[in-house]
Amino acid sequence: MSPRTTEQYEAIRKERSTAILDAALYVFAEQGYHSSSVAAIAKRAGVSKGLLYNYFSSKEEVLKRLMHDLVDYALEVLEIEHMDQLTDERFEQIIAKSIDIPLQQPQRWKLFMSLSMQQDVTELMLREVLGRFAPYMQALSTYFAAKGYDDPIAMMRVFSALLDGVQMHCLLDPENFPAEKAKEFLIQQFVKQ
Amino acid sequence: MSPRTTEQYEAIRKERSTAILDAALYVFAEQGYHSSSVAAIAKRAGVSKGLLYNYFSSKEEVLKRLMHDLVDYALEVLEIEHMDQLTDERFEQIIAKSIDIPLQQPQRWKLFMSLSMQQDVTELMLREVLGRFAPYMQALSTYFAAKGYDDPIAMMRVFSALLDGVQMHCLLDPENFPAEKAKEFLIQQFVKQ
Amino acid sequence: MSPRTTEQYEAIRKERSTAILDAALYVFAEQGYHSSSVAAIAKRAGVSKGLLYNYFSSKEEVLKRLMHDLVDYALEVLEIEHMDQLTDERFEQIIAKSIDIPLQQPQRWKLFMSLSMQQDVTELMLREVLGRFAPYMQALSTYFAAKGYDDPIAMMRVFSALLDGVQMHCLLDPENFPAEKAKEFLIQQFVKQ
Amino acid sequence: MSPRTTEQYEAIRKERSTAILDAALYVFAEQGYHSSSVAAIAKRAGVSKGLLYNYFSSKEEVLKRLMHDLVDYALEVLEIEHMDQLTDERFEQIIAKSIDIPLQQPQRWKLFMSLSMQQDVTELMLREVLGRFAPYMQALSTYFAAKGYDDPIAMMRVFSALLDGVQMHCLLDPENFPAEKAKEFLIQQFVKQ
DNA sequence: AATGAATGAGAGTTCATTCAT
DNA sequence: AATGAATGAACTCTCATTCAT
Repeated sequence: MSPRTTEQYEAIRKERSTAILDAALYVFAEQGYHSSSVAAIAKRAGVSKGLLYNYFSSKEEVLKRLMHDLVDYALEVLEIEHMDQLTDERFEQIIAKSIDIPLQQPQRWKLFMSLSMQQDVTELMLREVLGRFAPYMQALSTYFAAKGYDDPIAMMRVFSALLDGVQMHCLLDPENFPAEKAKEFLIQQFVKQ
Repeated sequence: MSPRTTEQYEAIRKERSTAILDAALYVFAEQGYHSSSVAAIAKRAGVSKGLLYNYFSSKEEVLKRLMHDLVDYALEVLEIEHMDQLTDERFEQIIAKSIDIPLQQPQRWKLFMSLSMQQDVTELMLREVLGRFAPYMQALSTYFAAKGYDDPIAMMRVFSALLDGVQMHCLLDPENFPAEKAKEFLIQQFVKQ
Repeated sequence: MSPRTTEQYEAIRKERSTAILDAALYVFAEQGYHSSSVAAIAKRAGVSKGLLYNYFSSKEEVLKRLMHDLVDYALEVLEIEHMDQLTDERFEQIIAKSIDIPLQQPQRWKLFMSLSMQQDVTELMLREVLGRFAPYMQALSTYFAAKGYDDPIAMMRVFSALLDGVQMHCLLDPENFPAEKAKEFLIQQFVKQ
Repeated sequence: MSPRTTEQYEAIRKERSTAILDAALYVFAEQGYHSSSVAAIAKRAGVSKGLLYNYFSSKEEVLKRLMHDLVDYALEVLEIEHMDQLTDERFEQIIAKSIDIPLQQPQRWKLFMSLSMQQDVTELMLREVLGRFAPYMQALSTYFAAKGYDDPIAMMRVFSALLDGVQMHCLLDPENFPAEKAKEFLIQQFVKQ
């Protein structure tokens, strides 16, 4: 019935969709979400404005997809499903990865951080993101409890804050920030204590 | 009606200017810089749009003034001029203040942080802000050198990152974040080591 | 697969064409001509947008065909060719049918009425429609002349207006409007006078 | 305080507001609501698109104001407040006015009628309009009851339908439609019966 | 005959900024 | 010093139509 096969159509959609998301990531990261125009995204993706709306129902939807994919990736890399009982070794890995991953895709993470701080955007995604990271937080708390901290939840929050600070500075100045030193410090303080 | 004296005029200017800046801070913090309209700022300040342009040449200028004043305040509170030789006691104070000050003016600092992460805004203010904080960074490096760290500059950067992380989390969730615990941790690790 | 015969092709064309017109009628009646999208019509007809343009050269053409078919139907039901000399009985029938037919296909007639009142659409179809109804108007005039009215053409126009009013109200509120009462009234006034 | 007095500002607003409504009426009546662009309205009103939004929050709001004002006018002219007990004389006046008023402002009424038939627009305004005409309908029912009709409400509805039909035809072809004849007919049938 | 990806013109709307008063 | 009416460019989004397949 179809002049193009379903596979062909799917391939086209996949390709264009990716092109648009890549372009959006670049533009959002460069100018911030609100300052970015759909026209700029479409232009960079090499498609018409109209086509973008064939793939995403709104500018906001593009953002949501971007964030969703990013969280997917982060959770996957952190191997969140194997976190029941964190060994010291696994915990070290988590610290290392938490710092290295953002550096491998700096744009994505810069966007993520910048959006996390923007009042209006925050509420759009925070609930979802936090929800999906909950098991991770839980695992950290359990780990700190096992380590004998008297308030493991507070410790987990402090640790998260410190890690976020390191990630942020890594992203803001990847060339000069002493990422390795920061890793060492965190491992020293929290694993080898 | 008698003509106003120069002093009266200046008093009016000061008052209006402050009203506009306060309003702008509120609106920016609430909706983000780009989503805030000049009309909304003027309305909240109780002045006309036209008058706003009498005091500030553009929306961007309002933002710049806001940031500038904020940095002024921060540097003043940190007593940056008395930082030649940091004692342990002074360093402890700095940590404590760095965490408490943002909490006292959460709007201002939230805005500041959110803007710091926005590529386009960043470049407007980063150079200025960093320049003015340079002596502070310098003092920290000196302190860490005196403490015997082998790479005091790297240490200073790690410390700044950690502190920023704590500040960020304090602002995002002031009610639940264990700010005291975080203070203790930093003091323990960096002062009492 | 054997090649299809000409008959089969024609059957397909007829079927698809009808499906599209039915869908268009539904969508136009639901949302109005201008607010209806070709995509919505195609979707409801179960065909692709592209195919629709294979059958109709434009959205406007779909509308024209719809109207044309409707007028065909109305004239057929009114048996316009047997109107040379209207008897009272035939006239009564005409009144009854004029009210009953719209009620049997309310969507079609609602669309028709709504479009009749829209300046831009009007000019597209009015000329054609009026032309085809001219014999009907003529027959009514003759009937009124035979009845002894001193200005039978004016009477015909008044009568048409009244009948249109009744049709309109029937369509706008089919559940509550006293259609039978209206029929009776018209027959009483114009036939039994 | 103000460089222009409040009166001056109000005069300006009144004038522009009227200009926009007049332009909108013309354009809506000419092309229908949905086919009319805000740009066209603004252009005809001799103002910028932006200014239109300074006076009306949306295109729909312009329409609503137009309709609201029209209903106000109609009710005022029909002197709806003096309808408790309709005399034959008053009833005759109502018929005459119902036909004459639309003819004095044909654009407004054409727009009104055309919109009444448009599914999507209908629901926006019908409730309000019908509500405000309810006392009028009530008064007619009472009148027909007093005249001895056995189903005065049905009679009222038939009468309304007939009157609407006459109004519609008057508006569609004001030059040729025998408005006087129609008036006479209605008066003859309903008043002098 | 049939698909749906792709386009581009134009829709409604917003808003920083200007300016006559 | 102060107003708010006015602008115009840019915004997000829609949709009739085309076309490679």
